[in-house]
Amino acid sequence: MRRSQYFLPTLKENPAEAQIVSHRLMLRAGMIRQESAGIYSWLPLGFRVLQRIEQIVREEQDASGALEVLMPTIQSADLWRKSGRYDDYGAEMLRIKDRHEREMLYGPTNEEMITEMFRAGVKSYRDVPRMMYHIQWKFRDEVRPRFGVMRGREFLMKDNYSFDIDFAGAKRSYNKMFVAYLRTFARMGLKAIPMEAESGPIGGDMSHEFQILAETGESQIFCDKELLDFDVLSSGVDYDSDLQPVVDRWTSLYAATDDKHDAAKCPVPAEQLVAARGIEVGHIFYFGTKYSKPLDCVVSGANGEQVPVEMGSYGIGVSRLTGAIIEASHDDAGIIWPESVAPFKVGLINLRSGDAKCDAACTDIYGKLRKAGVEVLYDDREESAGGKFADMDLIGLPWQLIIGPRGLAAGKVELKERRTGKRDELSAEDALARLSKRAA
RNA sequence: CGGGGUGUAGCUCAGCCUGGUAGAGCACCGGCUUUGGGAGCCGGGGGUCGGAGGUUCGAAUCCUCUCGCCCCGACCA
Repeated sequence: MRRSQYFLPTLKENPAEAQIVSHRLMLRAGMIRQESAGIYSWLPLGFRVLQRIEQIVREEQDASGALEVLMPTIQSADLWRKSGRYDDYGAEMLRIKDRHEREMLYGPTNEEMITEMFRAGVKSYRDVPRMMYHIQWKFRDEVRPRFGVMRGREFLMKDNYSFDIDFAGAKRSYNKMFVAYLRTFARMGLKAIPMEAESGPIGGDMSHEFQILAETGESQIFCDKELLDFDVLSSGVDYDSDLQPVVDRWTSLYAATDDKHDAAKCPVPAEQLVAARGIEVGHIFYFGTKYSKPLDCVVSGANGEQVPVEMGSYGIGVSRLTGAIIEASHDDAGIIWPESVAPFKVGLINLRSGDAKCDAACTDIYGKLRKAGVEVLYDDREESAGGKFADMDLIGLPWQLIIGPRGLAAGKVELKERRTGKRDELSAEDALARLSKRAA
């Protein structure tokens, strides 16, 4: 993509309304535009990142055996009356009426709908286990939206729902999501720590929230230092195998948010304890028959008896992750995208657009990079060098390929790694080879 | 939902207290000179001062109502 043909309205100054770093950087980098409180448009650069994140989430859900569906954003009030949540949910639910005065709502979540969907399509214990998920926009009319896409009213969420015949099955489904979540966040370059969360009347250890570490996180968290060294990506996962040992390993070590943490009772010695800030990016629940009973979602058991299915739900804040990744990965100059979610892999900077040699060299390598399947944003504008550098640092592409008259005279281009700031002068061919080699 | 703040050009903000018909920097357009970390000079375009009422000869400025947005707290992917 040529920058001169792109829509990338970057800002030099910080917008007044943005207080936290990810919000400021998303606005400055031309990723989003606020339309109302807690409601955003995604501009081309931001949308690319959102889609990258969504795709990683999707791939890991699919790998776990979950089936992707798509449910509507608008739901009928009747459905929610059956579960009793229409009255319980309160003002956070956006209620609307259609032209026939039928009561509708913009879905804040989909337990009711998917339970109905599942009920209508299955009859027997042979039809379970199943997991179905979708990635869809939700609306929760928060009293106080803030922090940009981290806490919006409209947000993109992956919500998965599991259906099992008994608790043992539900636990297996829960474990699959537990592991899938660890892998999902790790692929985005995030260190996610599962933490025991309030699980309501069910009790036990069947609700975990996944907190990623970021200095500017909303909640204070504490965990055993050893957790930070766990690597969930290096070994493949067989989702048909017993995942309990993996879950046990992660849950055996101490991890708690500040409302659960008690320094006096903490089992981890001070030198082994990490105190950090966290952002909740995922939450998994087991809730048994809470919805299957009122919605009559039953299957025939092996002996012909009617059994309400055991369910769980598993959410990932996809749009929130965009902000969360920035919170976890930025510096004073701007965003530092992990390569897995970067909107482009390479930013090609022509230091002197209009100069015949520079233009020719840039056009040449731009074409070759694209041919090699490397996603590149080519800044071909007639801007000052400083402006291009600053803009490229701001939008945070992992690699900057810098071509100017000084280097070209020596037959060299410059390759800069955004994360480290490390620069290498090398030939255009070598730069091309290095960037192509890393392409996925 | 309690508490606080704010709304003037695309962005950051001044002007308001003490009413006299709207400004700066950046951005944008044209020209010339520049060009390795947000260039310089010259010229130019752009604002119903959030909205509605009111007071006044006259309102961005004073009064009333209203809407939007932001921050702190209690809740959430």
